[in-house]
Amino acid sequence: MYVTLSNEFSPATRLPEISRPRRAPAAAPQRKQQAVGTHLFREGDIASNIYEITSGVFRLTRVLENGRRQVIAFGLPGDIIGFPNDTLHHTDCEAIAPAEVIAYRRNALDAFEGSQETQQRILHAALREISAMQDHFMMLSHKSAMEKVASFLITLVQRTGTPIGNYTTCTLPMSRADIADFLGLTVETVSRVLTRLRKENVITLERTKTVLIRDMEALALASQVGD
Amino acid sequence: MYVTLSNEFSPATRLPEISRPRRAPAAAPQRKQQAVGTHLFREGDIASNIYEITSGVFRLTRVLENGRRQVIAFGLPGDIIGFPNDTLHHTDCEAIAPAEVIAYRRNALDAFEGSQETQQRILHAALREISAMQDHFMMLSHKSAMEKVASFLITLVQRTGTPIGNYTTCTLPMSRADIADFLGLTVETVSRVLTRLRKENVITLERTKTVLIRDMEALALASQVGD
DNA sequence: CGAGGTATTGATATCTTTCAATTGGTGTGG
DNA sequence: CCACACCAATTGAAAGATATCAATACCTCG
Repeated sequence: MYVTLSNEFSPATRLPEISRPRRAPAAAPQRKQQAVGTHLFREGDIASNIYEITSGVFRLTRVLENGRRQVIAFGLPGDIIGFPNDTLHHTDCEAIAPAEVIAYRRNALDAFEGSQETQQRILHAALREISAMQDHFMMLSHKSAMEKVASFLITLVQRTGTPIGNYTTCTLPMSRADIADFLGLTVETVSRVLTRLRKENVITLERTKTVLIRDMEALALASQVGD
Repeated sequence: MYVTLSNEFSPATRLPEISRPRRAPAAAPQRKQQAVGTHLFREGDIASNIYEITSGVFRLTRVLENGRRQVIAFGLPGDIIGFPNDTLHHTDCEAIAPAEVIAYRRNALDAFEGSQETQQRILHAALREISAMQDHFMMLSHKSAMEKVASFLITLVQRTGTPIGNYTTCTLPMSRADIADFLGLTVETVSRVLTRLRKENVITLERTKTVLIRDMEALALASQVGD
């Protein structure tokens, strides 16, 4: 799924290129613009749609009993989001960069509704999602702060980075708090790790939201679990 | 999914009772016994089947580059395991208690093969799995060692426990190392937490593999994320 | 009964969090 | 256009939690 931070494994929940619709599905999917700060759906909403992100970035969150928030994932172009648990969405989903999605009717999931093809697409996206999340598990449980942040940067750069000369640059549309919540760290720790990477000339930070990878090799090394 | 350790949310990937097969699917599913210590499948195997566990316990693991092992999940009766990423299995799967499964042909997933009904069942199991894994995320990232172990015990007891008088008992078919790997802790920490729970008269341990819950309320309390 | 793996317990080290202060960036109104 | 205010990010010092290293106790199986 989305930003899963496992360079070593499968490349997140993206639709297989091959299975692009070759004919229009029964109920035509709907395009939808989504402004920054607005919710595509909220936890508990009736899941009437499933969405494929065509551009922008979404943040999927959940709120714990005690009010603390967990960032479940970041949705990037190509991802499918909004898998319902039953009939309800189980996360909040907010655009953190101007986004566009394609909405598929939820009951495309139900037998005899929606094309077999759409159903296939979604099923396979779900299976990829599961695989990706399993990768993320390993991340969360067995990696140090440095390894987590480095992995996060790598994944983000791989999926949204743009090359500049020999280097690659990439925007961090999310706040430090978002990153921290996603990785299971605190803001301070994330900040400290970024500072360290900066001081070691692995990355450069411009205006806190833009990162330039100066030494991808070192970053990759830092993301590896050191025994 | 399997043992997801989120009492506060959805109850893991089990098939919805309602959607039990009402008629035999095209290709009849196969029953299969699985002895302790034997593998149902291994990472990298071609995923020819998907399995529904009818009894026993499985351990799903993955191996990291450095040789360390991550326990992705424990499969309990009612769970569906073996979701393929593409055509390959992405975890090892070993029985840790004498088990029995129903095997469904993998290509039941592909359009026009297998009954629509089986496909539905699997799709919905996959969706539940995703939801359950998201719960597990929160576990791994925002809970302390005590909270993790307590949550783990609760889930296990809820799914496999047997009442004895006012108390409930339950077997831990997995080793401390398995539990530690699953929760992202070390064996020592798991052991220390169990000892503490024992000293506080919340649980009793008999022969290290059997746990008796003496104070479920206290255990539930210990599993809650304390601000 | 003995051997070998598994679990527990203890002491110490390491990492991350927490608390607190400072700096930096952004937007608004004078 | 600058100044202020507010929120986000960084930095520092100390506390807390878990990991690591090491030793001992406990099962289980030949």
